[in-house]
This record gives sequence, C-alpha cells and structure tokens, in this order.
Amino acid sequence: MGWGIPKQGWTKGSWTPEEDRLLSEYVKLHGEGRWNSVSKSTGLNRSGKSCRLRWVNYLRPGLKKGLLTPLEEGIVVEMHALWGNRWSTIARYLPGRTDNEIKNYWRTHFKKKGKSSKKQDMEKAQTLKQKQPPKKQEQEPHEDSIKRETISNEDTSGDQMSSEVREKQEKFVIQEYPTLEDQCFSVMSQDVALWLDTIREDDFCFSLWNFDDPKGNMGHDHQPTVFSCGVDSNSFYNNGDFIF
DNA sequence: AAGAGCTACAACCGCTGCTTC
DNA sequence: TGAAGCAGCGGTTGTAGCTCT
Repeated sequence: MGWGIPKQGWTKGSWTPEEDRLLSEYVKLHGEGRWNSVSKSTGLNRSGKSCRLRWVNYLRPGLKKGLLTPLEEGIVVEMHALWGNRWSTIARYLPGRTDNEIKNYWRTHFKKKGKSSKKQDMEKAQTLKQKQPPKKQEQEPHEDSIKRETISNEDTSGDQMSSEVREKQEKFVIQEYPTLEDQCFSVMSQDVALWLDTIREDDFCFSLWNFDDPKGNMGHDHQPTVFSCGVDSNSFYNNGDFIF
C-alpha cells in the first residue's frame, strides 16, 4: 500500500531534533502533503506516513502541549458521547489538539474513570465549579437544563444517542434557538463543570448537542458546517471570535 | 535504595476512502 | 473501469519517567 516505496530499512522510533528540523524545513518550502517526497527531498530516512504523523502530532505550529484543561476535557467527553471514537472529528473542536492526543487522553483519563472513586470525581467537579465564572444561565433556570433533564431521562446507555433522542434535541434546538447565534451561545454557555458533575453521576449517559448543524444534519464528510468552536483555557470562541 | 507498577505520550500498523491514470 | 498510489483514521504498542512499596 502507499506511503512511498515500501523500502526496507525506514528509520523507526523516536525522531531526532535533526530529523524534526529537516521535516519542518520541507513543510515550510513545500507545504503539507506529498509526504512521500520528504525522504527524496530531504534525505530523511522516514516513510511518508511517519513524516505526516510527526508533523501533524508534534511539529505543526499552534499545537498545544500539556494536559487538557477542564473545559477541553468537558468538550472531549461530550464530543465522544456524540461521535464515539472518531478522534479526528473530536479534535476539530479543540484547536491545537490532535486526534492522537485526545485518543491518548481518553484512554488514560476516562477509561480508568470506571475504576476511580466517586469521591475523587466529586472533588474534581467541585474544583471545576469553583473555577467557573458565574454564567447568565445560573440566574434563572434555563431551557438548557430542561432539555438536559428531558434527554437524560432517555435511554442513552450506549455510546451513541438513539435517533429518537437526537430528533428530540433537534426539535428543541430549532424551537428554542431560532438563530444560529442563539444556538451557538446556548451550546457554549453551558456550565461545563456542573454538567461534568451531572454526567459522571449518570455514568457517562450524556445529553448532547450536534455542533455541526443545529438541524442535526451532518456536514459533508462529517466536517463542521455551521461554525467551528473550541475552548482556550477559560474561554470559548467561535470561528476565532471570542464569545465569553 | 531499588524494583515493580502505573501513567502519559510518541510512534507504528493495518485498514479504508479518495484520486489519478 | 479497475489498479495503484496517496492521505487519513483509529487501534495498538513501546517506552521514558514518575510513584509506590
């Protein structure tokens, strides 16, 4: 299969700083893509596949390093409940994070959650709450909580929501948030910490939004079609515009 | 102090879908 | 139209560093 001539003796294992430099220079000159040309152009003894992976997961500018923030974690949890193990799709909602990183994070942090004590989860949720600034929604019960309540009563024990539940959500979204702006704000302004608290108690039965399309349609090739969004430390942004 | 166990992360592998010829 | 190559994805493995006993 592809990725260049199946040459014996491709270098494997950890990348050296020199290899990183060569790859970075190649991408600067030629842009991303044509990964199989890297070895020819630079003399790097790495397969195109390996080069792509190294660039995407480690060298690409704008990548964030370190642990996911609580808000990012919240996004990951919700997106995973929505998309399942489609890590690349989930990664699109977290600028600066890679699918590999999210996948690893999920495995090490969430897979083990089943083993962790409830007390630890409660403590964490409490910590998160303290970090959150007060939100509009807390002043009066918002429809979001009603929606969450409604949907959490549904049988969503699997990783994926049933079509019936999704349909209910779609109707709710369209009814309560007639404009895209409203829909965006409604999604982004949920108190993630409170929500995390809730979902942990529900043993990962989540209520979810489809970020791609308020009408529930998947974008072409599952790409976000309406807006892209993400978290950065303690803020949300939408298409690069700060929301709150 | 040292070995065992655990965690986090980087990297590899195999598969699939798309594009090109 | 089918074969070959390319690009990307998700699962899995290897390993360095940290913690625990």
